[in-house]
Amino acid sequence: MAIVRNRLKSMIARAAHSLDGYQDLEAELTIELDIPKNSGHGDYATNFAFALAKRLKKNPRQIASELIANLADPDGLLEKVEIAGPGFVNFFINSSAWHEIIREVLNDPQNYGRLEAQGDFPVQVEFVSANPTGPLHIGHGRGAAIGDVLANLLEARGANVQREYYINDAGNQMDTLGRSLYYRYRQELGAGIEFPDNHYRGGYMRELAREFIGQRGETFRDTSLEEALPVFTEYASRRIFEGIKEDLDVFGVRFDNWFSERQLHERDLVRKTIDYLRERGFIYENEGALWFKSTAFGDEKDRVVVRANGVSTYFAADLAYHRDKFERGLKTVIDIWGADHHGYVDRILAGIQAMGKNRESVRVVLVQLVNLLRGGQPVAMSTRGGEFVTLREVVDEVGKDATRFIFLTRRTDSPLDFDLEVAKARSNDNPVYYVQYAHARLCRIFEVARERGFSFDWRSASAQSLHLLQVREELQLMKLLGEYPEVLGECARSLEPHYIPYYLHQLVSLFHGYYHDNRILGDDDRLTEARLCLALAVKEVIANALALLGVSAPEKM
RNA sequence: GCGCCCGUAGCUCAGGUGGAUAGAGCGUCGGACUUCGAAUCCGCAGGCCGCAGGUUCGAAUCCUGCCGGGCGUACCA
Repeated sequence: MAIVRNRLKSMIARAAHSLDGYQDLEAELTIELDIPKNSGHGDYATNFAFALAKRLKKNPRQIASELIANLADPDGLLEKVEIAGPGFVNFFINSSAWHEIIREVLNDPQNYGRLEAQGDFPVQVEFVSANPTGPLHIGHGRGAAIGDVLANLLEARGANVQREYYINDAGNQMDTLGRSLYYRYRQELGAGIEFPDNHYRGGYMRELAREFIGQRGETFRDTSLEEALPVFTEYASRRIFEGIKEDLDVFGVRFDNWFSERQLHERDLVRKTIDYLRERGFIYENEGALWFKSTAFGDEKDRVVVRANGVSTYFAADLAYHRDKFERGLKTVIDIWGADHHGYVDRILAGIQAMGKNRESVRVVLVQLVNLLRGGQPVAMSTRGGEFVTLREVVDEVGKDATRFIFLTRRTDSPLDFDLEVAKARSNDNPVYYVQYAHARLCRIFEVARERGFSFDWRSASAQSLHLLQVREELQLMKLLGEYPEVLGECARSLEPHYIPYYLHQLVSLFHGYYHDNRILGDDDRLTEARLCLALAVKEVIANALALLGVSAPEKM
């Protein structure tokens, strides 16, 4: 990619090669190019001389000056190079170099910043995976947004991504769910019975009971719990799961695969996985239970996989599940979990290592919890407790775009206060509208240009007029457009999407200021052409980034 | 008790492997529309980066110890 930053980086690398002793260090040192806050320090700066100085036992300034002396710049990329402070090297780029970024963007706008698909490199992102015992809440929504965007991002960076939802449709919680519906059903039919503790008492269970009566009538009025339970369990889990799918759909989240925990048991994979681990020497018996020796891989204690009563644990199923993922040929598995599961990370990593996989083949992203507020007051959140705000209600009230954008503007491991009144009432000042407004504004410019009969084709226009872009904000915009691939790369490396919203804000802010001070459609046709090229590139990158975030890019608003 | 995460402007949050004068939004206050969209722009104010040590040319960032908050510490899922 002919991006200024990369060209500069390889220039420095070549220069470094002729330094004494660099050959031994090349593998362990990477050249970092920083964009200085102070423009007096150049377009790019590097602290590379410091890193070398430590290893070569020489003065950083000395190394910096040798580095500069070795720089070869046949294309005239650099206008000026300086040594500053104790050994920074500051690079000033020739303004003509920025123009090629526009062509780079416009040549293939949808794919700008993306990488070619890397052939056979299947990666799975598993996310949400909420139990089908109640509607999705706001915390699931955060995980959904992050998982969805990480999947988009990895795909954009060349991975072959599969999105999967793991359905915990087994275990005694399913019985609890069925009983909850059964009791609500009886109550709705007038039976004066108590609703037991530790069951799902949310309003949705009452609705489900009424719906069930509408479908099946009073058939089960006098049926015993034991006899009726399978019907009620099946009905409740199916209907709740359908609701979850619908809520995700409304939130713009799609999955390639829905993986049922129950099928693990039906295919006998849980038992087979335990046998497999036993053959490898990681299973032992103690006090009537079967244990997995997770301490062999750094977990703080061993974990039970089959209880003394003969029933396997949730963890055992999860081991089987992860084994199955690799059986399916996945190279890397990314699990997105709520931060309240962090105690679980070590044991699952121990599990996959016991299966002969390396630790890096599973990456766990912990998403911190969401504190839902309304006007500064906490809103209670508990599935069994009953009253809580669902994801669907939040999306209906705040809007999909704003909800996603708020989730995606924080680091995943940072707790998030989500205030409904703030997200909604100040909607005009919401950062997502700031970005969308810029996009709509840009669309309008092209509409006006058409109305005025101004014909514009970026390919011919760019060749003859881009050199006219010399205003400071224009140079800054082009430079920032050039950073976009870097931003995507950082997101994909760190599995942190929040750099994208921050980048968008920066880009859009620069554009709004530029727009305010300069006319894009002016008297000089050549200059107008040039500015339209720039405007088009900005618009395309905004749309490109919003698409990755799953946020719409409206033409009008 | 032990383990993990977090303490940055009044509020909500950014600050890749240590880098130059710590940033943004909101909020406060004051300015800018006969022009391509004012859902915008410009400016002012706001900080012992939880506290105390340490490592070094250099620390919000790394190490140690405190203080304060969240979560986890099941033969639950």
